[in-house]
Amino acid sequence: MRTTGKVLPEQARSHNRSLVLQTLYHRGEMSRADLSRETGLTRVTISDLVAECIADGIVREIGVREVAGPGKPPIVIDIDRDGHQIIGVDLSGTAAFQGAVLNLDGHMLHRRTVSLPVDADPDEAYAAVVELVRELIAAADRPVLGIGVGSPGIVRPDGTVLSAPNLSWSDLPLEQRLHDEFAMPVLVRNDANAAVLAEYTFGAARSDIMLVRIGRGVGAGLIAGGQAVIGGRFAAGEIGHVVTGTDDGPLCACGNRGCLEAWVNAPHLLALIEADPARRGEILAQAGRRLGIAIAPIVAALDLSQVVLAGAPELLGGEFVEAATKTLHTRTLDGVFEDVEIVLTAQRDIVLRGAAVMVLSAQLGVS
Amino acid sequence: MRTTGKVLPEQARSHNRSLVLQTLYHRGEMSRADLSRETGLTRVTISDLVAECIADGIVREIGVREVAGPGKPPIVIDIDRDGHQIIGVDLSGTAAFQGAVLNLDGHMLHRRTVSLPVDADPDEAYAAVVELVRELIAAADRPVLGIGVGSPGIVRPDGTVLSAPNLSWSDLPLEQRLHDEFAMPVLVRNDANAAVLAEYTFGAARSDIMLVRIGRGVGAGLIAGGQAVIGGRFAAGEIGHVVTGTDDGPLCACGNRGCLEAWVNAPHLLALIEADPARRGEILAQAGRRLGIAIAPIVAALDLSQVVLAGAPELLGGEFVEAATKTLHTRTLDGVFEDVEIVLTAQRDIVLRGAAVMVLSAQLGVS
DNA sequence: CGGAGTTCGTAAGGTGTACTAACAAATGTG
DNA sequence: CACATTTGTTAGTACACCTTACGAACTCCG
Repeated sequence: MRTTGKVLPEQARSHNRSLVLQTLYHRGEMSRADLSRETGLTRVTISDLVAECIADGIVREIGVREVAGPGKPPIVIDIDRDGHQIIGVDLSGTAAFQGAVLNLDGHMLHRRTVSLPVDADPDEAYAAVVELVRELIAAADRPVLGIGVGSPGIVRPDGTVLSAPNLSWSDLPLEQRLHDEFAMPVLVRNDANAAVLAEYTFGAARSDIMLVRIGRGVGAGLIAGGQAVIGGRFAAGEIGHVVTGTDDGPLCACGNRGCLEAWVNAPHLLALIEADPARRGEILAQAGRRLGIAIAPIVAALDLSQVVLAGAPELLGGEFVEAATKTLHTRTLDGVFEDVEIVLTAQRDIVLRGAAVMVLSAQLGVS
Repeated sequence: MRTTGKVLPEQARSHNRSLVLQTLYHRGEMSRADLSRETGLTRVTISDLVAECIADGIVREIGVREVAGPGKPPIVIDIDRDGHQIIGVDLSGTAAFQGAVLNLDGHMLHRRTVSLPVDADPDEAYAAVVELVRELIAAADRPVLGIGVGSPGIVRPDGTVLSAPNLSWSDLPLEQRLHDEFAMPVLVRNDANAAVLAEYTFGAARSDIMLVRIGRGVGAGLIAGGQAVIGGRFAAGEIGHVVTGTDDGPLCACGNRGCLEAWVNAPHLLALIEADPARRGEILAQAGRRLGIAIAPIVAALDLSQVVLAGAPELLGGEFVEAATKTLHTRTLDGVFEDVEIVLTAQRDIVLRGAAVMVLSAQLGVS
C-alpha cells in the first residue's frame, strides 16, 4: 500500500505515547511494569512516556496495589478519566441540536439542547451551534480537551461540511470556524461516522463493522480492518438512496422509487402502522427484509462481522431485525456469512459519544 | 483507530526506506536532491538511505543528468528494475496453473504453465504448484526477490488457504510449505485480491476501487482508502453468491437461486448466446444490469471511485458494461455517485502481475 | 577569463528516542 | 535473617534524523 509520509523519531515517540494511552484506556488501572509487558516497550521507556503523560495531566498515579507474592508492590496508574472533559455535539436532529459535556470515558455529565427554527437559514443554524457550544463550555468544570461535532451530510476530512441539505449548508468550513471561535481543538465529521466510532470504541470490539442509522433518513458508518472508511468523495455510508430490490417500491423524496430510505424510514413505518395497527408485525418484517436485501452485498464485499442498527428500538427491535437477519443469511453464501449478526446498539446518544471519541482519538490517539 | 504496536527507531528507518523506494518506483529516475524535496527528508538522510539501497542492489546510479541552469549536475538514480526478478503464480485457472518470471516493473519475462489433471487431489495440485515454481526459478536469470501466489478460495493473511473448493484444498499452509521448499520469501493471497493490487499499482491510481473478476465464478478484490480490505473471516470480496434482485433468477451451483455468479458467469452467458445468437446484446445487457444491481450498495457504502472488471473483453466490453454502468447510476444517489465508472481493466495476466506486486510490497514496501 | 552565485552530494557534530545494564526499594520465602 | 523476586529509576549505549558546513561542478556576467 502507498507509504504515507516520512516518519521522524518524534512521530515514533508520539505513536508509542498513544499506544500507552490506548492500552491504559481499554485495560484500565495497571502498573508501569504491566504496561511494559503489554506493549513490548521496556520499563524504562514506559516510565519516561508515563512521566510525560502525568506532566500533561492525562495520567495519574492511583496508589499502591496490595498484592500477594514477592517483589515490590506496583504503583497503579490510570488515565485521569475525570481530569479533562470533552464537548460533544450532534447536529443530526431535525428540530434541535443536542450537546453534552462528557468525561474521557464517554459518560455524559451535562446536557444542553438548542432548538432550531423551522426553515432556519444556514447562518441561523451556525449561530445555534455556536450558542450550544458556548453553553457547554460554560457548563464544563474541568479543562476541555476539545470539541467533537457529528454533522449530517457529506463532510470532508478537514471538517468542512460539503453539503447538508437539511441545514442548507454547503461548503461550510465548520471545523475551522469553530476553531477560530473557541480556540481549542475541533473535529467535525459525519454523524453516522461518529456513531460507528462510538460503537467501535465502547461496544464489542470487532474490527469490521457497519452501523446503520435509521430515522427520518438512513445512513451508515463503516469500519474496515479497524480503519474508518471515508470514500473518495467523502460520501462513504450514503446508502439511503440505494434502490433496494427489483420490484419497484415506494416513492422517495429524491424522486426515485424503491430507495432503502423510502422503504425503512421511521416516519414512513409509523404511518403505515398507524393506518393498519393489526399488520404492524408484517410491516416491520417487510422493512427488515428490505434492509437485509440492501446490506447483503455490502456484508459480503467487506466480510463484515457485525451490522449494528441505531434508531428507535420499538421499531427496529423485534420483527424488523429478525427479518433483516434472516434475509441477510438467505442472500449470502452459507458457511461463510451464516454467523453475521445484526444487532441493535446498546448505546444511547451514540452520535454524541462518537463525537467525544473523535476528540479522544485526535488528542490522545485513543479509540 | 486502534494503535497497532510499538514503533522503534529501526522501524521508522525501514518506513522511510520504503518511502524512498516507493517514490522512485512511481516517479522513475530522479536525483537524491529530487527525492529529498519529494519526501521531505533532508538530503543527508536521503543519501544515507539511498546508499543502503545501492548496497542491497535495489537501486543504482544511472549517470549524470545534462541540465540547463546553474549548479552541479545531479546524479540520476533509479530502482534497478532489471536487477532482480519476481516469480508470479496464478492458481485460478481451471485446467492449468499459470506462472511467470517478472521484472520489478511487472513486465513478463518468461512464462510457464502446468496443466492440472481433471479431479486432481489436493496433493497433486500442490505438486503441480511446486513443479511450476521450480521451472520458473530455473528460468530466472537474476536474483529472485520472492514468490507471489494468487490462489482461489479464502486465504488467511499468513498465506494459509482455508478453503479452495476447486482445488480441494482446506487449511493448506501453502505459503509456509513453499517457503520451506524454496527458502525464499513467499506470499500467498486470494486471486482477486492480487488482481486489485495490480490494478492499484499499475492502473490509474485511485485509492478506493473494487475489481470484479468474472469467469467461471465471480469474485472481487477491494481497496478502501489505499488499504486492501481483508475482512474478519478473510473472505472480503466473496460476492459471487449474493442474491441479486428480488425476482428469483437462475439456479446456482450453490443451490440458491439468483446468485450474482449464476446470473453473470462466463460459461452461462456463452451458453445463452450460443442457444440464441440473435439475442446476444440483450443477454449481455441483462447480465450487466444484474452486476449493477449487486454492486450499487457496495459502491455507495464505500464511496468507490471506480469499479474495474476483469474477464473476457468480448463478453464484458460492450452491452454488458454499458448496462451495468447505467443500472449502477439509476440505483444510486444522483449528484454523488453519478460519475462512478465501470471499466474493463487494461491489464493482461492481472493475477500474475498482482502476485508480483505482493512481493514488491512485502520486500520493498512498494505498491 | 575569472569571480560570484547556484545546486548537488557528503562530512561532522548535535538532538532525541529507545535500548541494555545495573541498582535501590520493598516484599515474600526458606 | 539471607536470599530471591518484582518494581521503578539511573547511567550509559546505539541508532536515526537533524543542522551546519564544505567541496565539487556548473552557469552567468562583468
